[in-house]
Amino acid sequence: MSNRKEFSPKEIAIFQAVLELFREGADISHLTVAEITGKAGIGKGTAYEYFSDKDEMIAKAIFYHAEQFCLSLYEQMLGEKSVYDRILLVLKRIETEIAEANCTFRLIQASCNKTGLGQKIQGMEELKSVYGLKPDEIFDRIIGSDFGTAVSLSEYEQEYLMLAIISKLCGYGIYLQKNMDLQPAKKEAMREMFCAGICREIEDALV
Amino acid sequence: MSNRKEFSPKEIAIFQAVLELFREGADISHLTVAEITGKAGIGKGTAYEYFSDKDEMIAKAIFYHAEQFCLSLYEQMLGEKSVYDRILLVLKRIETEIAEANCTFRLIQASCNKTGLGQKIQGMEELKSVYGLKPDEIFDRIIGSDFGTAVSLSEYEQEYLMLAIISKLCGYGIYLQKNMDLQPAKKEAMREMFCAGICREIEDALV
Amino acid sequence: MSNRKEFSPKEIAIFQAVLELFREGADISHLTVAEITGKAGIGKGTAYEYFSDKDEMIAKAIFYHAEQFCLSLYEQMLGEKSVYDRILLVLKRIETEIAEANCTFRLIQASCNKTGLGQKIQGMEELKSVYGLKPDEIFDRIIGSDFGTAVSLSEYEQEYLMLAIISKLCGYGIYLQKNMDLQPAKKEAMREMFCAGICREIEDALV
Amino acid sequence: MSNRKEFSPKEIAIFQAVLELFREGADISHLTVAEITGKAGIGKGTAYEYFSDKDEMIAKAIFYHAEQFCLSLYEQMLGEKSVYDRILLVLKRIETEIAEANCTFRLIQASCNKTGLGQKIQGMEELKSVYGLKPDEIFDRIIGSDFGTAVSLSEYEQEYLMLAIISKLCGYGIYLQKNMDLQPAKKEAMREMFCAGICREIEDALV
DNA sequence: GATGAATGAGACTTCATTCAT
DNA sequence: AATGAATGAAGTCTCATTCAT
Repeated sequence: MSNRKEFSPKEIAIFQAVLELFREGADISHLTVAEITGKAGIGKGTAYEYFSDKDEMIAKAIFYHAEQFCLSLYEQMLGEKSVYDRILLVLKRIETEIAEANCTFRLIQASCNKTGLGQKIQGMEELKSVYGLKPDEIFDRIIGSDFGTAVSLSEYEQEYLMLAIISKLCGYGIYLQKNMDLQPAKKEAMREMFCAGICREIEDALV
Repeated sequence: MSNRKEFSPKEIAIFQAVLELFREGADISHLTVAEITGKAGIGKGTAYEYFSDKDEMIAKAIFYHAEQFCLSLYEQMLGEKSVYDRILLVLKRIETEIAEANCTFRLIQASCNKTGLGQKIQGMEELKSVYGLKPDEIFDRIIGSDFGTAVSLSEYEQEYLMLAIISKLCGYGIYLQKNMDLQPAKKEAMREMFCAGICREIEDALV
Repeated sequence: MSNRKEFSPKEIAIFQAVLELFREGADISHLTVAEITGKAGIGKGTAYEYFSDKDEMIAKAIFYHAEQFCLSLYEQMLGEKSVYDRILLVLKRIETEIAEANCTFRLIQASCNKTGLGQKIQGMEELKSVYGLKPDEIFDRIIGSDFGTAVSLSEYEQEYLMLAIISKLCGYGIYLQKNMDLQPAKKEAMREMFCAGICREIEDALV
Repeated sequence: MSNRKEFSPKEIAIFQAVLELFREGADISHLTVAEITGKAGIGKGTAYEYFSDKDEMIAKAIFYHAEQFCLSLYEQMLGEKSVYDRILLVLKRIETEIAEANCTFRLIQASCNKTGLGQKIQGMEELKSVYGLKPDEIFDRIIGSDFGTAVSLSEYEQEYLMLAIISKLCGYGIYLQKNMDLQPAKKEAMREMFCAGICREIEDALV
């Protein structure tokens, strides 16, 4: 984490502008440079001093946000003891994340394309390591630290478990996405069922 | 299913052109009318005789393909007796689907946007019913017919079960998407783990 | 009038369609062939059997209407004795004309352009003679028959008188055009002032 | 007149390009953005930095020219003492105006349409006031200042007088328009007859 | 003779990117 | 270093006209 890249104020202004536009409901493939720099309060030309491309602005903004999200999630998680509570926390954070900028979801979306942006994101492996921690390492640390080494899972089994957990997390995310105006009671019920489901997933794997 | 909408040859040419472009890796928000009509072998203006705008071309093409996918999946499924084999079939079909146009995934993506296209798709409820069967009805028929009425699940439990299954299916899809050049052996192992996982999901729900 | 061109039913259908569209408020430079033939109830291709051009359809339609207008005005005028009453009649007919299709005004407008349509109209001198009577001959016959030969006006004076009268008629037309929702009382007052003005014009010329 | 809107060089380049195209005989509803910006010597996109759409370019160009025309006419008029001489001046200016871009006439034409452009012009009341003087105020100042208050005309009579004068001015304009290659002698004769006619109009009203 | 499906030239407009200041 | 005016390629959509049926 020591080799973490520091961003200049202008870069961060761009990142926050992109996020703010997401929060306002902008669609990722319709963001314009003018909107971004306008919101960031800097000149259009200036942005090109720091980024080679519009796609780079967006891609880095998404990563920046994802990193912030993960780091703060990790810290928060230290307060939770049981796996159940940790997962519940993750689900709650997903809720606010979805309700706000929904950046993670956009990241998944965008990274599945062969668009300029998609390629940019996929080609950002360097970036990930620049962050000091790859997202899945963070994830591993959070969820996996309890059992990762405790039980001997084959490589395949480990990979499957990770996928199964991520699937459920994403499933909950998509569900929220599609049901923005969910009643609190129902949301809570669903959250608990998903949480229990993920725990069962882990238990099944460890037996 | 008798009131199924018939499409004219030009419409189908457009649908297939869109699909073909997807297969070639085009991104949904970067398709151009010129590309589509060029690939379809018709004039640009002709497309506008059949569709009101570009978004409609793409949205209907995706639905058309999804319908074809579901119908053929349903037919194929009749040959499989056990739930396990049915799910295995679905997973295999997802594999070819992903390897080809990956239309279903794009549908999910696009429908989560606030883009013109996203709204177009979301406003297509009528279309779904025109197809005789809504996608989730098809799904229900395939997976759910065995237990849907047999055991009494609460509304929430039913909904969760559906989401859990879809999550795993999507999870497998995304995994494939991200690992296009997977070795057959590993793919098969993963497929079986996902299949077992889904079955366990069902069993857990029914206990 | 014996060499008057007869139009086929299809041609007349086109003429009436154009007029109907004008009545509905269509703008001359935004009429489409599809609209015209649709309203006329004939095929798009059929129209091109009778007219070489869209512009020809519109130009001939306007002339056709103008001719009808003038002929019927001429007939109606036979019932009026005094010059004053005749001019009053013309003004009243202008009122309904403006309220309806406003064809004459469009004719003036269009013929002042160098558009395809404008040139078409300007190049239609042959057409005018086909009609048996040029518009200004009709006009002459209506207004001028009383004094045209009675008093000796120089060529210039005759031309000026004609222009002065037409100017006032057009002036009244434009006034109505710009004040579509005029109160009847005011309209009547204006009509009478214009009528008196035109009569004074004639008197002045004859003194 | 001190709060007069200043236009940037690019805006003026557009205005002059539109005018130049009019001079070359272009039709108002067939001007293209490419033509305008080409003639103006600027990029197509640049025009959209200053105007929201094509109609605005044309509408403002016409107003700009009309304003220039009126202001310079007003100044010139200060040198003429009698009403007769003033009107003669107006007629002469109309001659050059017609011979050149014929902008005023196009303004009248365009503003009578229900086209986008027509509505744009009709919705430009604010613009007119920005100019410091509305066209009819200028007109009033020029022609009317002599008698406007001197004699008591009813509202209707005032309105009619204004219309009668404008009709004759327009009548002269249309006459010139239709007879572009008039011999100087005849033009002069006509001009004087029109001038006398307008003066008579005024005298008649004041009796 | 009648038709209307098919066409493609061409219109408007957007917006990522550059570069002179 | 910062800017934003200028640009033009590229995209969507319209519509007059043709031609096979």
